[in-house]
Amino acid sequence: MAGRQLTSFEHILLGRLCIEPSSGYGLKRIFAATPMGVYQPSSGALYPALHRLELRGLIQAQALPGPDGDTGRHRRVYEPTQAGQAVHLNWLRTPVEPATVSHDLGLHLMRFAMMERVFPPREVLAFLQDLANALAEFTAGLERFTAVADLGGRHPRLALDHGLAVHRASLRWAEHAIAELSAVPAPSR
Amino acid sequence: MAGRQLTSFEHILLGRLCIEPSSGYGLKRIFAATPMGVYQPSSGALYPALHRLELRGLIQAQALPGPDGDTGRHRRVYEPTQAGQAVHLNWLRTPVEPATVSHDLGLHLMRFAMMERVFPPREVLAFLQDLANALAEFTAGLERFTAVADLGGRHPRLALDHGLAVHRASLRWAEHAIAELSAVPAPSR
DNA sequence: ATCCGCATGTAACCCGTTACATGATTCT
DNA sequence: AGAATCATGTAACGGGTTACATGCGGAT
Repeated sequence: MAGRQLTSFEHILLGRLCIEPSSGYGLKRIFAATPMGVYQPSSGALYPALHRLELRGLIQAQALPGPDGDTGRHRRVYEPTQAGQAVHLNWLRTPVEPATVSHDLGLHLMRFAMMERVFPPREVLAFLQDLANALAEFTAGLERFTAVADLGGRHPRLALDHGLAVHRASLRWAEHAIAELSAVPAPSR
Repeated sequence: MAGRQLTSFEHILLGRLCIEPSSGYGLKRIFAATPMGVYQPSSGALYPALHRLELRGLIQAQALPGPDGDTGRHRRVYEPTQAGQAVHLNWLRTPVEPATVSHDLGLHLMRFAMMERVFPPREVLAFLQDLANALAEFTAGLERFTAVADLGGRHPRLALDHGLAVHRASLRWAEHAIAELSAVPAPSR
């Protein structure tokens, strides 16, 4: 039933549609409004990705029947199917792999942003704790590495220090987020 | 003369060969030894990339003539040509674009690591200052954005805070690196 | 009447991943 | 001898970027 697994990009699109049905162009605008345009999907990436999701039956274009036999041309608003929502929830629940936490950090943040109101605070806090643990493990590994191996001169060493500094910042952020979400559990809507 | 411009990966390979001639497999081992294996190039990426660089005349296989008519099979050690070294130096001198500093941070760090002993301290410090300025601009933009736009709930806000925190850490690192390299200019070899 | 923004799409091109294939050398 | 490692390569596949094409709707 399921072919190869979804791309990160496809997961993000699907997740965004789970938050709010939208057209391809609407998604584009949302990404454009993102601070500083971290990622600006091109039409050649966006529309084929939506078609792939539709082909899998994870999303569907809302029936906006024109008066004629017009098949709803121009302006296709997609919404997730039940299968799509299930896949999305599964994605949100994907465990944090300590081995790839650095590579996947952006994705994890994306998932965290999409967890609001779909997961109870307990589950969100568990996710953040997993993330914090993975980051702690990663930074510990880096520290061990810098203690042993001494590659080249000062510049590589400083570059490593940079990696250490940013991941420590991520770790501190995760701890801060846990504290903040623990203090005032749910805004009760 | 020049086709399309080089990939980041090609630039990194070229830069690594400028530091020390090596075979494809040697490069692979170097990447493997990198802390936590941030990037593990596959054979299908590595060897074609080296061939492309060779085709452009930026690198060449050292003449290791076997006794027979053996064309130096198995174990091709590459070294940069003069043109390759020139391209590499140009790459190192590429200005830091404030608009893309977040996206290119990893690349900038890579370039910084490769600048040691090829640029005088003055030029290295100028690069770090450019980087710091770009990061300051970026974080300022993020702060402005968070002050104005209030997207969704607490999670997106926290995700933005994360971006702010890591880029502030990068900025602090750049300032620290400037201070450290200014204090003891050159190890004099 | 025209130009610009909305909105969707397609094709060429390039590159990376995965997986496999092939020899030579070294280890057991 | 057989296995693991060194070492280089190739083919299928997939997806993203760039660039172009198209049509509608509202603004000047």
